[in-house]
Parts: sequence; structure tokens; C-alpha cells
Amino acid sequence: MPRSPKQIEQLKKEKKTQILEASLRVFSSNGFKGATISMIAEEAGISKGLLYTYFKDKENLLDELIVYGLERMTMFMDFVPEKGIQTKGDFEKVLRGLLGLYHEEEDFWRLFSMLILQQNIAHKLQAHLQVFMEQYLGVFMGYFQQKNSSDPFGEAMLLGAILDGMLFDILVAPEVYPVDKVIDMILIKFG
Amino acid sequence: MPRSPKQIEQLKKEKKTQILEASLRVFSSNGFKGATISMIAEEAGISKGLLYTYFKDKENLLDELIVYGLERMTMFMDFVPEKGIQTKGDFEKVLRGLLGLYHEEEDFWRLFSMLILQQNIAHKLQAHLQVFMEQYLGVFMGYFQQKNSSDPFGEAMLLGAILDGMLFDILVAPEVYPVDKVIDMILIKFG
Amino acid sequence: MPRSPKQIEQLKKEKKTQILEASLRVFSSNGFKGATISMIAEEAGISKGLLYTYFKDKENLLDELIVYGLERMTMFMDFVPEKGIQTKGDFEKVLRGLLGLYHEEEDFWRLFSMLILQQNIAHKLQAHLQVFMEQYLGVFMGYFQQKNSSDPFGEAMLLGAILDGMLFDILVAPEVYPVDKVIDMILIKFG
Amino acid sequence: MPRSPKQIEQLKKEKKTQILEASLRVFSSNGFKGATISMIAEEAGISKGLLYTYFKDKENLLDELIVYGLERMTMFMDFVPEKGIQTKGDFEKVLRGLLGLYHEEEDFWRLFSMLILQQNIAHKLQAHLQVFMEQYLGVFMGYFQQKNSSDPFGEAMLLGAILDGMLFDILVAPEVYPVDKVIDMILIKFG
DNA sequence: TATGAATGAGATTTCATTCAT
DNA sequence: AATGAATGAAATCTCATTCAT
Repeated sequence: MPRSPKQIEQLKKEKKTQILEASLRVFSSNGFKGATISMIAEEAGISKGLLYTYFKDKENLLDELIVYGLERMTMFMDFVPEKGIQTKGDFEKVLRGLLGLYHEEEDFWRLFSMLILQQNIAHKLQAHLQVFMEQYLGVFMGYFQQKNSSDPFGEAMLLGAILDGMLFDILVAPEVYPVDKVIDMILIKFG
Repeated sequence: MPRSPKQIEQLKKEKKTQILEASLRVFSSNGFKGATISMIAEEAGISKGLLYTYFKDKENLLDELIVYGLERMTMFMDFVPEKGIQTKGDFEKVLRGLLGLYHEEEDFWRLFSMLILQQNIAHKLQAHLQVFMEQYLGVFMGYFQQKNSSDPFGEAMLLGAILDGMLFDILVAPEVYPVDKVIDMILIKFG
Repeated sequence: MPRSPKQIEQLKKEKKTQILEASLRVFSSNGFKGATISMIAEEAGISKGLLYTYFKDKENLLDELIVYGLERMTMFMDFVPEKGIQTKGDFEKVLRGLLGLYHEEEDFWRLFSMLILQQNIAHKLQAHLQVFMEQYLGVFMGYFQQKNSSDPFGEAMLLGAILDGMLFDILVAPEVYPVDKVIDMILIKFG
Repeated sequence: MPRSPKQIEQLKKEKKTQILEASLRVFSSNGFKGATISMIAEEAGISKGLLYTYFKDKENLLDELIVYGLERMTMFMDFVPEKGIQTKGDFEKVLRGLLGLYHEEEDFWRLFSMLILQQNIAHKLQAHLQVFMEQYLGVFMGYFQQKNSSDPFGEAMLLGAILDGMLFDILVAPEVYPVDKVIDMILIKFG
């Protein structure tokens, strides 16, 4: 019984996702150059050859992986209420939501951070990053403005550094980093 | 007439430093696996073969580079007064000193950050990092304690995240990141 | 359509044998260090890269070659009747069988002899050699004992030296060495 | 005080001998290709550079080493009385003398044996070997003729194989090979 | 004469990619 | 669509030889 074109389409998408998830793990552990096609194929449970029917080459796999992963970055906006952050409660929820994302999607953030540090490769991410950073900054700046901060931009930049730093610290010491303790302190200083 | 042992000693040390500096640049741009011995040799202005007179293999070059670079991390302590940070002035000086280091030694910090994110390699740095983090945290905790902060540890952790985040942000956008603006805000919140 | 696991199994075994045979020739002509992977690959009619699908590295190729070749040494026992050598006829047949092996498997014996002489490498063979020597000696000692020799061990040792020496002489001058003449003399002295 | 030309000549010769002795040890342990100039220079206690003032290149070092070593082979004739081997006593003395040489000059014989087995290199020795073999054979044939052996050539060939085999066995197991026991048996069978 | 740092050719090894099955 | 053997280019590494000192 031949599958319908739609089923086939669906199957292809699933297989592709399967490969992307595998490569996310392998790239994030070994870096782009350090990861081999063999490792990725094995992790994905397929043959090397098959990988090439889904992705033109290793470079293309990375490109698609970045696009795939960036959907996670935009998820950040899901925590932000439509009208922006208005109350301390909103603020805390957004913070916790974002930090939660960091924990859940460790592999992606780890890979993303490695790539953006590597001058070689960073250009692939610059455009995407730009957009994300503006959103991310804008949302917090709105909150500080609404609180009549005398320097909303400065506060937002500092908060941005905090969030980047916490991401980094979480990636370096995922099991021991005291996320909640630090969030409490953020709420004291910025809430 | 052969060179004296002393001359040779001197020569070797200089050449080794020359290679280490070159490899710092090349590794930091391309990552460990992405950097080739050819690139490093060319950057250092020597033949590929000679590199192996000074370093057993590529791995050993990285190991020695880490040790070489870590001296920069300990330089941080140079900014801290003997009795610890006591005044707001001390605090500001230490901050500015550390951020200055980040700027000056961009290559090292970029490489270091990439390595510590890569689970494959991170173990090489863990021990060194541990020591550095404790110093770094201890110094700031001392300051907050002396200021009668109700949660010196929390404040120090948050400041730590800030500094890590700023490092990350500086590495990503060295020319445009508004370091001074953010320092001002740190002084307002923590000073 | 992918090949069945069985087909692949078969293919791999054949290819491995093909490489082992090629490397036997190349190693035996050039020594271990003198033989290059390029030579072996060319002799085997494959690319250099493929060799590494079948053998971890050059060292491992040698190791497997030794095991592969040792089957030839144990073939020696095929000439020995189940109850041991009992008559002069048995004795002659075993001698001729062994010397025939030497001629037919010149490459293996040449390589084996070179390796065992090289102190660097000899340890790889010691254990195997031990076993073979004991069998080989035991078989002849049995014959001399049964003939009521007053020193079966001494006779067996001397015969052992003869066989080793003939092997050596055959390898040095395969076309001209008068094997049959020497066998005749052995039969006179020991038969 | 400048040295006289004769002294200089003498010194040069000594240094050359020192290098030859060192290379004998290193070649015999590692084979020709496996031995490096660095190893040899270190073993000789000189620099790599200096080695090249005494020998044109590695190949030439081997050539000269062969010539140097061959003097040992001709030493064999020293054990043979002027009129040839005449008595059983002469025969035994020659045997013991030769086997003594084998033990004392293990490195040379080991190297020599390895080289002659390696088809690549064997041609360098063929001519020399020819001469030696004829002498060696001739001397024993004379003895067997004089003893009215019905096949002096056959006996000499067999004895030749024995001596080659014993050399081989001594090189393989220098500490445990029962030379004296085997000599006793030779005397019984051929004396 | 003597040294050993330096070179460069060539060896070993890895791995992205292709292709016969 | 799926496999993994096979290739070849490029990477790592070794070492005989040279040469400035």
C-alpha cells in the first residue's frame, strides 16, 4: 500500500527532525569540526549515506540546525504578556521562563554560544542574534521605563549581561548553579 | 661554534612563546579542531615540523596554551588591594581592571570560553576554573559583607553572572558593547 | 538497495584477506617500518583510506597479520601422524612437509624471521613461538625416544637448529639451496 | 698545541668507530628504517650534525657498518688452523670459536641476519656473503673429506644449516639456548 | 669541529562525500 | 529510500638532512 504524498512528506520531516536533534547533541559536545558525520549518523540511528539525502553537506546541516534551533530563542517571547511586562509578577515570570528555557534546551544554547564565540562561524548567527537581542532588550526596557527608572537602557543592558552570564554559568555547571538564589537577588535589585 | 646552553634556553623560550601567541590567535578564531597546524605554523612564521620540536602534538600545544593563558586569569588578583575591596573606589577600580583585561586579552578569553563550553574539552579547565572562581567570588563577597549586605553570597553570585555575561557580550560585539555604561549601572546597584 | 549483512560480512572478510596477503608481501620485502601504507594499498589494489576501515592502524595490521600467518605455523602439525612419528617413513614425510611449507609460504616465514630478530618487535611473537616450539620439539623428541636414543632432547634440539637453519638458508637463496640433498643427509644422521 | 695530522687521523677514526658501534646497537634493535639518526647520535653521545661529517647519509652509514661488521665474519678463519681442520679436537675448537663469536657479537649478527632477510637490502650483502660461505663450507668439507666421508659436501651443507640455525636460535633466546648441549650432539653426529 | 634548531618531503591517519548495491 | 564500502583531499606527525652559530 503506497503511502500518500502527505504521509511521505510527514515522514521526511520526522526523519529530518531526528537528524537535527542528533546533530544538536553531537555538535554541542564536540563542536562543529569535532563532530563527524559518522557520529551524527550513529546518534540518529541512520546510515551516513541517508544523511546526505536530507542535507546537502555538513555545512548545510549546521545552517538548518541553526534555523531549527532559533525557534527556541523566539519561544522566549511566549513568556511575555501581550502588553509587555507590567508588574513585578510579570517580570519574575518572564525571568523564570527564560531561565527554564536555558535549562531545558541546554544543547542548543551550548552550541549556539560556542558558535557565536567562534569568529569563523559567528557571521551565520549575527543577523538572527540582532533581532533576538532587540526584542529581549526592548521588553525589559519597557518594564524599567514604566517603573520610571532614570536609566531604562542601562538597567536593561545590565539585566541582559546577567542573563547571558547566567546562561554561561548554567552551561558550565548545570547541576550546581543556584539559579533560584540568583533570581531572588535579581528581583531585589531590579524587581 | 655551537650556541651556549643559555643562548639555546633563551631562544627556545622565545620561540615557544611565539608559537603560543600564534596558536592563541588561531585557536580562538577557528576552535581547536578547526585550527590546523599549518595555520598555526604560518601565523607563527615557522615550518610545520618545527612546531613539533616545541610541542609533542596538537593536544599538548593546547594544554600548554591553557597553562600559558591562565596566567592572565590570575592577573585579576593584581587589581585587588591587599586588604580586599573596602571602598566604593576599590570596587570600581577592580571592576574596571577586570573588564580591561577582558578587552586586552580577547583571544585568550574567547578561546577559554569556547573550550569550557565544549564538554569534550572542558575537563582540562575545570580544576583551574575552580580556583579562579573561588578567589573572584571571595573577593566580592568580602566587600558585600563589609557593607553589611543581608546576602553577600547572593550579591556576589549575581555580580559573577554580570561579569561572565559582560565578558560574553564583549567577545560577541567588542566594538559596540557599552562597557562604561554598564559599569555605571553596576556601581549604582552594587556600589 | 543495501547489501544484506551476510553479503557484507563475506565482502569484508575477502577484502581483509586481500589486504593481509598484500601486506605480507610488502612487509616481507621491506620490513615493517620500510613498508608504507601506500605500498600496501597499491599492492592490494585499494585506496589508502580503505585500509583503515579494516585495520585500526599500521601496528594493528601487523598484529592481525601475525595471527593470520601463524595459522601457517600450526599447519606443521598436519604432517604429523596422530600417534606421532614412529617410522623412518613418518620422519621423512614430516621433514619434507615442513620444508615444503617453508618454500610455499616464503613471504610469511621471511617476515616472521625478520620480526623475531628485531628486539623491538619480537615480544609480539614470543608467546606464539613458545607454543609452536614446544610442539615441534615434542614431536621429534618422541621419535628419538621411541628409537631409544640416549639423548632424545639433544637430538631434537640439534634437529631444531637444522630446521631453523634450513629455513634461513632457503630464504636467503630460494632457488639454489639444495634442500633434497640436505634432507638426505638428515635421514642418514637422524633417520 | 695543535695536534699532529696523525693524531687527528687517529681521533677521527676513533670517533667513527664510536658512531659505528652505536649504530650497530641501534640498527640491530630497531632495524634500518626503524632506527633514527637522533637515536644513533644520542647512543654515540654526539650531535646529529656531527654524524654527517663522518658519514654522507644514513645509507652510507649502513654501508660502512656492513664493511666494519664483516671483519667479524672473517675472524672466523682465525679459529681454523693453517692446515685446515684435521682432528676432532680442531673441529671442536672451531665450532666453539664460531659459536663464541655469535654470542659476543650478537648485535652484528642480529643486524646482519635481518638485513639479509630483507630483499630490499639483501643485495648489499650478497657478494660478501658468497665469499664467506665458500670459506666456511670449504673448511668443513675439507675435514669431512679427510675423514673419508662418503658425502663431504652433504655433511658440510648440513653442518652449515646447523650453524645458521644455532645462530638464529641464539639470537632469539640468548640467555636460555643450550649451546653446549647442542655442540655435544654435533660432535657425536659429525665429530 | 660541533651543535641542535629549522626545514621539507613524505609517512600515517582522518573524514566528508560518493556510489554500487 | 537505505546502506556502508570506497575514495581522495587534507590533516597530523616524523625524520633525514641542512645550516647558522
